[in-house]
Formats: sequence, C-alpha cells, structure tokens
Amino acid sequence: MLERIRIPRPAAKRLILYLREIGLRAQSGVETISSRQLGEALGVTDAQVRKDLTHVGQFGQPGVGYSTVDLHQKLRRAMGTDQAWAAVLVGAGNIGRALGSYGRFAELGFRIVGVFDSSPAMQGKVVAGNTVAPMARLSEVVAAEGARIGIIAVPRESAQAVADALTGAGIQGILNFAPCRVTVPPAVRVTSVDLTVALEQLAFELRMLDGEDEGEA
Amino acid sequence: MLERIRIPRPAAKRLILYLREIGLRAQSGVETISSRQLGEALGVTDAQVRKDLTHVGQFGQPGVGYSTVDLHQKLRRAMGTDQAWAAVLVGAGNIGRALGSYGRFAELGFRIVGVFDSSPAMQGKVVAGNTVAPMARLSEVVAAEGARIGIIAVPRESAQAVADALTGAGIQGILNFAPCRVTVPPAVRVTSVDLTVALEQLAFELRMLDGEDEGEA
DNA sequence: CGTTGTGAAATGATTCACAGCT
DNA sequence: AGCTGTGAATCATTTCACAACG
Repeated sequence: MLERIRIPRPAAKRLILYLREIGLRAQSGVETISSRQLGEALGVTDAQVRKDLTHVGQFGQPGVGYSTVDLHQKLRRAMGTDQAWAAVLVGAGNIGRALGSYGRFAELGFRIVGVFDSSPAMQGKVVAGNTVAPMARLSEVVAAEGARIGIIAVPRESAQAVADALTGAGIQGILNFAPCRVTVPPAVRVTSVDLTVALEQLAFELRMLDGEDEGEA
Repeated sequence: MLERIRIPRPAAKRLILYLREIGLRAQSGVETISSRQLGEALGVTDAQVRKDLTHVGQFGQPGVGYSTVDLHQKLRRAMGTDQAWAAVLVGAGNIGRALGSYGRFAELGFRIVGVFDSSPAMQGKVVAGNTVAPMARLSEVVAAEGARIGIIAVPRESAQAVADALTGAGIQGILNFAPCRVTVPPAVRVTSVDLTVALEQLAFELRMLDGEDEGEA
C-alpha cells in the first residue's frame, strides 16, 4: 500500500545538496532547471541526478526540466526540512559556542532550545540565546520543549556519557562532533561530524599524490 | 614494479578510524588486537577490517591478531600522519576561531602557520597563536612556511574566492567548512565538512523513522 | 583452537542508452 | 529539438567461507 521506498544513503546525501542548490536558484528567480544543469553545479552526472530524484517522486517535464519552486517544495517535504526541529546542545566549549552562534541553524529549521555543560564554571553563561544549564536539567528541558535532536560538542572522553544522557532523556537523533563513535539504542540515529577524520583524509590524499610521481627519487 | 595500489575511498576512511582506535589501545598497554575486537569497537565486521588492512600491507599473526604498536606505526606511515603538515586558516569568524583553538590539530601533526581574514576589523587580533593578516599576504606566508593545506572557514558567498586565492598561492589540499562546493584545478584535493548537510541528514533519517510506523494513523 | 588473508559470491551504486513525452 | 524516466549493463564494495597458519 504505502510506497515507502528506501532511499540509498548516497542518494539521500545528494538530495540534500540538490535541495540547497535548487533553493538558491528558486530564490534568484530561475523557473526551471535541467538535470544536466543541476548536476554540473554540484559535480554529478545528469543521469545520477535523475535517478536520485526518482527515489522521491517524479516531477519534471520532458523537454523542459524541473520547475524549481515545485521541486524545492517536494524535496523539502521529502527530506524533512519543511518542519521545525527542536535541538539541545551539550557542551559550551569552543565547538559548542561556535555552533551556538552559527546563524544558519535557524534558517534550516533547527532551533536550539537548551544548552548544557557539566562544568560549574560555565553555568549561567549565555550561549545561543540560552543560559547554560547543568546536565541534571537535561531530561526536563527535552520533555518540556519537545526536543528530538541532541548535539554532542564535548571532548571524546565524555561523549559516550553524554550520548547515554541524551538517549535517556528521550532524544531520537544525535549529531556527534566528538572524534569517536558513540553507541546508542538501535532506535536512535547518530550522524557524526569528525574534523579529525576529515583532516586525515586530506593528508592521506596528499600523501597518495606524492607517492604517485615520487615513485623513485 | 611499484605496487602502488589504489585504496578505495570507503576503506581509506575506515583505516583512519582504525588508526585512531589502535593508537588508544597501544597507549593503554594492549599488545595485540584481533580484527573482531577492532571491528566491534568501531561498528564494522571483522572481515571488513581484514580486507581493509590488506590494502596497506599484511601484518598480523594467524591465531593471535595484530600487534598494536606495529600496526599503529605502519598505519601512520601509510596514512601520512607520521609527517607534519603546515596549514593556513582563512576566516577568523566563529568557526575559524573555534578551529584555531581546537587543541587536537597539533596532536595530529597539523600546525597552523597563518590566519587570514579580509575584514579590516579582524586585522591584528590573535587566533591560534597567529596574528590575523590580510588576504594580500597569503601567498607570501604559504611560500615562506611551506604550507600545503588551506582551511576555508568563511561564509558561503566568499568560499569560492578564497579557494581561488588558496590554489593561486600554491596550496595543494583544502579543508572546506563552507556549505557549498568549491571548484579547483584537478591537482588540488578538497575535503568538505558540511554542518548543514549533516544536520539535514539527521532530520531526514528521523523523518524516515516517523514515516515507517506512522504509515496509517 | 582462534585468527589471518583471500578468492568467489552477493550486494549495492553508478553509468549507459534509449523509448517516450512536450 | 531537448529532456525525462528507467531497464540493462557496468563497476565498486561488502560479505561469505575456507584453506593455511601459529
């Protein structure tokens, strides 16, 4: 009955990029866009773009392309960006504060409804428009605000404990900035942003390049 | 002649994780580790771990496992983490400053040798132990310090211009924190860390979960 | 025994190529 | 003419399963 089809992970990631690009185009008045144009802007083949888009539905006029506003709306719905998400932030250190003052969160429909830190020194300071509270108050705030997303911005050593606290409080999705894996109950989704991995990946690619033409030196 | 084999991208990413995990274990005195143990710690199957490791060489005693210190050293060499990398940081805003004060960079062998920002208001401030300099001085510093990596920590609108400046200055690898694609000459490697994509990915996964058991409500 | 390294099989993703629509 | 949507073919990655080893 319900055509709830599974969207491959790589395709989902690209759909997010398409959504962003189309939003920009729609805003600047472009009416239609072809799979080729969209692909070129993002470094993807036109066939890939079309295949990806069919995962979420089929709109697009042969001979013309896709209506930007239509596609934008449909993609927003499909990707969950059309609804507002309440999130709590744990960790008011460097990364936490940078995230807190990162304006684009709000634009994307994410609202930070609580900031927590275990350090007494941080208590009472204001981050992202929220007074930093102790971890003890986490559950209470999550429940009161209906937060579904938790952001981990603490050092590696405390990341797992924070993840446990978040899931204990009823959080359903975690954005993890700590350079480690956190294990959570299967119903909870985790997405990681790992700076150190990104850096090492880059170093690795440079290393490969070196190796290629230095073969014998 | 040279067995310069290509390592698949996904495998390379996991190798970085193995490297980190093994470093921790080696430091805490563990002598050997099996593919199963390593995989369990990282959420990967044992077969996957073994296959990945063969891409970089073969060490490991049947019946015993891998020597942590040996494997750690070999992996560091293979991944390029055994050498120091000089990097310049462009953008002294929220993200830039957070990155600058992120202690782990140094641990990983990355040294920030210059911080740049086009805003006159930032000139002269100190970030990551470096006095913020104007973009005009980029090439000079890159050359003098032998920097090979550039970090983009500016808003989307200026990201491409910064990328151009970096490649113009001779940078070979870019770590891009701006929420957009930057195009560069083919010889330059780019790795992106996109906060907004990570968040939307999470929102998307939660959305999928909702859909599944809400099918008819 | 337990564990590695690895071909072979299975799965998954991308690209091709073209029929069909506007 | 130009472009979409898609089955079929290719390519890549993961998993299986097992012989060889300590």
